[in-house]
Amino acid sequence: MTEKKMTRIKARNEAKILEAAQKLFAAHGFHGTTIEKIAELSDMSQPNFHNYFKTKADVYEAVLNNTLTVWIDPLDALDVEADPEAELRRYIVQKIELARKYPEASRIFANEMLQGAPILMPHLKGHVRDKVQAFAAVIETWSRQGKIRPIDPVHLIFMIWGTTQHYADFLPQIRAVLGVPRLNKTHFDQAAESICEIVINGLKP
Amino acid sequence: MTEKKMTRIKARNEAKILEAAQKLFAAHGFHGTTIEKIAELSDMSQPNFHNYFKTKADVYEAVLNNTLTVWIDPLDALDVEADPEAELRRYIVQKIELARKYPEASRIFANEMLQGAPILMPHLKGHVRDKVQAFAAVIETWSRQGKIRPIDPVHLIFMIWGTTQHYADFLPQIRAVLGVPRLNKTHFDQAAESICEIVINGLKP
DNA sequence: CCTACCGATCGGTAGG
DNA sequence: CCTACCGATCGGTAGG
Repeated sequence: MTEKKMTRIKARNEAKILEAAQKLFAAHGFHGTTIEKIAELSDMSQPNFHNYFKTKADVYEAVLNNTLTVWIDPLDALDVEADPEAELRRYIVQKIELARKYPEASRIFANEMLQGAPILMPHLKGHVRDKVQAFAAVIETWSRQGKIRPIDPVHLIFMIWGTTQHYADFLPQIRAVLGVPRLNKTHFDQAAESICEIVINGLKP
Repeated sequence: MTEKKMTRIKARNEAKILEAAQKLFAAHGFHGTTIEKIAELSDMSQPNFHNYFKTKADVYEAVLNNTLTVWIDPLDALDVEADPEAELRRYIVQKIELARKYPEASRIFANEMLQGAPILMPHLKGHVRDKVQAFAAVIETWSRQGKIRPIDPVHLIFMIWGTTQHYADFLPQIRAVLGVPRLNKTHFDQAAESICEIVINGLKP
């Protein structure tokens, strides 16, 4: 009844919409998702949806921004002072954990890439590029110090990203090939272990 | 006028539709593509489209099948008698070449995966799974012979697929990070070289 | 005069 | 291969 209570309800409903929209956009893409479905999954009428987001594009952009905070931000730069093997292992394990815990975030990101990244392009040229360059600088330092063999650091990060995200984005294929109805933590741990082994061994001087 | 001429026109128009549809499905997905757009890009009226394909789902399925023939079939099994290093290099180079030459096929495949592979699932459980098991058998033989270090062969193939397809499916991100307007053959060759180096080195006993 | 929300329906466009 | 047109459903908004 009070202003505070209404604000609380508003915040709660907005969160429900974002969660529902993330699920639907991840599974069906932007065009395959209807406002009616988002509203339904958020336990509200479709007209009421428009009290929270004016258009479908608005909620998509909001979901995309949410996605970035769970998908890109947790990936700290490598610590140049630390042991390369341990650092790379930490990074790969972290990425596989993200693919396991937040496959929907990964798929929304993948969908946006397949569309040509119309919304995320500025972010890619800015924040993401900076992250890659920080990563590359550490790798190159390790190379100069003779701790790892010389390698193109940018392609190395593409390799780690491509391989780890594969377990979220291509899940149906992985399930079919492994012959399991769903992947459990053990499967992801085995994936991380296999990736770590090849990458870390492959980088040994 | 003759039956043969009509057949020729029909075949040519069908090919034009498939090419146009592949482009549009790759860029916008199934729901983001309209029959009107496909017809327009095929230089024909929208009603005429329906002389060649009854529904949008029909042409999508046809495109998907075309995609498989350029995307999966060229990947021969590894030759167990040959040198592991040379064989793996050949396989990786071949996959990167596919990503470079047929990025649209890769994106259509990726889109289908993101949707949960509703159409391709039987194919994944059959043909694709068989290919992976043939691949895995060769890898395991090499391991037993001490030619490469023991590794989970299925995760190795996911690694190669994930990494190489990344260059087609996440092209906007790769362009942004590299700071180039488009990727030329040299970029793809560098990618292949980096992947080969890490994988082949990572598998050395 | 504000909010949160409903049932009903708007103008346009989709696949067929 | 065209014009004309359908049942339905889309995103977004009206009044109460």
